Amino acid sequence: MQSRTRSTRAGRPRSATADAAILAATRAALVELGWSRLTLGDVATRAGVAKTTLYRRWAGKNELVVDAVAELFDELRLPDHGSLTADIEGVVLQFAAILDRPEARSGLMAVVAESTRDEALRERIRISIVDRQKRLVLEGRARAQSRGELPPEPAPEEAARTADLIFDMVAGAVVHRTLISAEPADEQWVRGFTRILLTGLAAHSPSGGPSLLEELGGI
Amino acid sequence: MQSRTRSTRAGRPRSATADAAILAATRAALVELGWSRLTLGDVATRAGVAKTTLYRRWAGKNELVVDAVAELFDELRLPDHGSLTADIEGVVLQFAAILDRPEARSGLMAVVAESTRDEALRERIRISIVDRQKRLVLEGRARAQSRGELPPEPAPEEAARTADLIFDMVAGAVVHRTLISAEPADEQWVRGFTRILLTGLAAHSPSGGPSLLEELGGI
DNA sequence: CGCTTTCGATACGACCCGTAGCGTAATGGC
DNA sequence: GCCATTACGCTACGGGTCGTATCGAAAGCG
Repeated sequence: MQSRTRSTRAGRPRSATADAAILAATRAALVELGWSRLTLGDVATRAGVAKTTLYRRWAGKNELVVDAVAELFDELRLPDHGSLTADIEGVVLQFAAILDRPEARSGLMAVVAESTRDEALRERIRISIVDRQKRLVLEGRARAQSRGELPPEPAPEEAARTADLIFDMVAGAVVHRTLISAEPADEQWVRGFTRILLTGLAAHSPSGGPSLLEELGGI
Repeated sequence: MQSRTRSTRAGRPRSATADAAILAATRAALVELGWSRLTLGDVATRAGVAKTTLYRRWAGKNELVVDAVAELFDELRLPDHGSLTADIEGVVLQFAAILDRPEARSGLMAVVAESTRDEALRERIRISIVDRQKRLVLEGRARAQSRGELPPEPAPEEAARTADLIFDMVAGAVVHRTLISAEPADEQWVRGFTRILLTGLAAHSPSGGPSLLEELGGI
């Protein structure tokens, strides 16, 4: 058995500062060079470590960049601004701020592209990046339900589906806006997005007039 | 002046079939190898063309893959199913079907990642891929307005902003669902998405009960 | 038949990859 | 303090891809 705690086995321990230096160097290289021109040899030089050290800890470029980018999402928090609308706007603006950084822009999409042909990499992305964001949706909904802003969950299975759906709508819209449309997700955009997400497209009338919502009741 | 039509200048014309063969070979290589392992030398061999020919027509891997992937979106059409709900569901399912193909999955995200550091590439993607999709939003809204399902446009500037917003919400949600969440955008998902997009999150009550929408009137 | 441009083929230096080997440094067990 | 064990820095290496240059042959135009 591995009764003796595995982390304290014999031998020289791995340098904790090296990990941080490598990940920081990876982000710096992403900013200057982008994904395709980034080389592991260059990252090792920037971090002040040998190339072999890098290969001992990460299987390759993909895994390294995932970990380097994942740290950017650590600061993501769900604020409590008193209303569902304000909470959504707050977290979306935080997410947009992260995606505004060049190391996130080029790194995130690149590893997602690679993950389409690599199941293990997809898992890694899901655990270290996606799931952290998804938890915010669950927290936000629970908070809104306790405020009475959202109806209580009908069935547990249906609730899970809806949470996934909302997550894809929120994160997808921000990612698409900033990376594909390549325009800023500023406050004006976020307000419009939150409005449509909450009240729907059919009800969207800036002058506040009555909508034609009733025609869409039964689908 | 270049009065004589530029396409018929003297000399041997470029093989039209070579273009098609190269783009098809690029898609085949994307399916088998993905983005990172795809090499231009391999594409040239598959297409039965010299490597130099490939470099004469495309500046590099990025531009080649953009053109190869763009052809996949040519089949995208806005169906007329009689209602806004059905039209959205139809076009979203088409979009999801394209993103289900492996050559689109790995190719599209990869060029988007590269485009974050290349303004010219971003323009190329916008013209040959994004704008074609965005036109469907404008068509769909105009059709829905003529049916009376959506209120008429308030101001031209506001209308353009809303169209861009809806586009990012629709395309972003599908892309995020299929590529990042890595789950299929099937009919059930599309129905739920369209429902929330049209009627809003606050009104989303499967049993049809009244929503708490009125609390969200003024933001 | 000339002129022009493209095509196929080959060759080339440059760069990066991922790994192996080796001597050294740092820790835990005894 | 000594030893086994593991991590580290450094160097070197074969293999692969890149992007370009060069050259003769091929295909249209007038």
